[in-house]
Amino acid sequence: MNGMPSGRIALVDVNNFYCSCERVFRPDLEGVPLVVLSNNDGCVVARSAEVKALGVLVGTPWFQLRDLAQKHGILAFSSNYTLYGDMSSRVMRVISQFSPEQEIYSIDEAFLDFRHPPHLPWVTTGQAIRARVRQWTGLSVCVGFGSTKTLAKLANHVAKHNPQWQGVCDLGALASRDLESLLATIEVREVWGVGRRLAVQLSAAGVHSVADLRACDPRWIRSRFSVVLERTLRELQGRPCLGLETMAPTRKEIITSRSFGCPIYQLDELAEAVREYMARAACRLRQQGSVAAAVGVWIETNRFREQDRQYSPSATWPLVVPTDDTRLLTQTAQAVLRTVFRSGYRYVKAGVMLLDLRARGDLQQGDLLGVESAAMVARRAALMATLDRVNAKWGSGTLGIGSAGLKSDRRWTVARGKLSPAYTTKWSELRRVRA
DNA sequence: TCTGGGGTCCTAGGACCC
DNA sequence: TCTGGGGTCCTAGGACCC
Repeated sequence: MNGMPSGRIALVDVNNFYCSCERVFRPDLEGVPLVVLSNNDGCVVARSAEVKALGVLVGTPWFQLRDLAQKHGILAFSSNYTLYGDMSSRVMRVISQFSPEQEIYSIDEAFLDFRHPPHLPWVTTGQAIRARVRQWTGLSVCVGFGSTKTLAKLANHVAKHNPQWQGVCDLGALASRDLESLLATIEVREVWGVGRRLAVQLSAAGVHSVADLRACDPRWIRSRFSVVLERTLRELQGRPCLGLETMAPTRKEIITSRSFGCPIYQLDELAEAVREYMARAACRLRQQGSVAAAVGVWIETNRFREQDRQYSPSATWPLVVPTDDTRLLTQTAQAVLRTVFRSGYRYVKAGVMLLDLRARGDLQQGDLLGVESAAMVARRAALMATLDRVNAKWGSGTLGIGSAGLKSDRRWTVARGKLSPAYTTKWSELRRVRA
């Protein structure tokens, strides 16, 4: 053993999550090369193993893959976030049965904390997690064990890329010599927290493998790079620096942005998009019980079109009284939009930001000034609650502010031409087993 | 023709204050 | 001619994550 403590952190991660979700309900697609595309069917955001083997990178524009797709029969799906979100919560529920201490880290990953050693080897626990998730959701996961989150991530990487581990790796079970030689085979870029830029800089300093990094002096890393990388290094060395965050954190900012289905030239259409995005952002703001003290808006032209005049302004305005009222937030956003809009440009994207968020109950300056009576506050809250209930039940956008989306044909909304059914969340779209 | 969306944290530098 | 020192707050930008 290499001196790691006997407790473990596990990182459970679904293999090819989006593609696998599509396959669960389309078993005929097993073995067929698949990709899932971003909004507007723009870029590849997920690839099946077959497509990874063809060397297709995440972020590749779909239109650049047409020939390759034709040649290899690659099938593309639009992002079906309703389906992925529902499958995600199923997976999270299943794995939470193995440890009460769970941090849901992303849509397809969670850390589990195992404080006490099990009576079985950790890999046995890992195999049990794999088997149950597979049986109950149809998805396959890999499990990595380590004494820190960074090591658990690394163990998961090892399990994922080396079939001999059968989907589960416990770095803590390795003799230190074996661990050392394993880490020497992994590029430093694979470490959680080492991105492309840092990898280049580390490489220039002679640090190429994970073993190289692990052998560095934390003080040198701190002075040469940053305290962030120092923490990563210490975690690699088995000293925990990152705690498990079992509660979903309240967001410090909320952003909603979308590329348009087609270019927009007019202010009123941009305003329509901004209203719709703000409706979504404000709903998420209320969900986490916050109010915003500032509103930001930006619009963008297509930076890839060199023949176009480029203009991508943004602006942020403070609010005198922080609020979660869609009406006030929307009014502000529209006013901000008017200050940055210039005609004569080909806009392809817009976004809104809610900034300087704080808890709804906190004492606010406006309260001191007595701007709103208690009755007004209550009425406002009731109205917003109704808005959220209606939109939750009948679909977001059912009830909106002012003329949100009613004026035009909304031709700018995202294109999702390759969308699969909402298999798990809509009665009318359930998979039919027999005709 | 067609190129995603949503976050976090840290650092450096300027403004400002005493 | 010579032009301090230290602290805080804010913002922009860079890096990272999925």
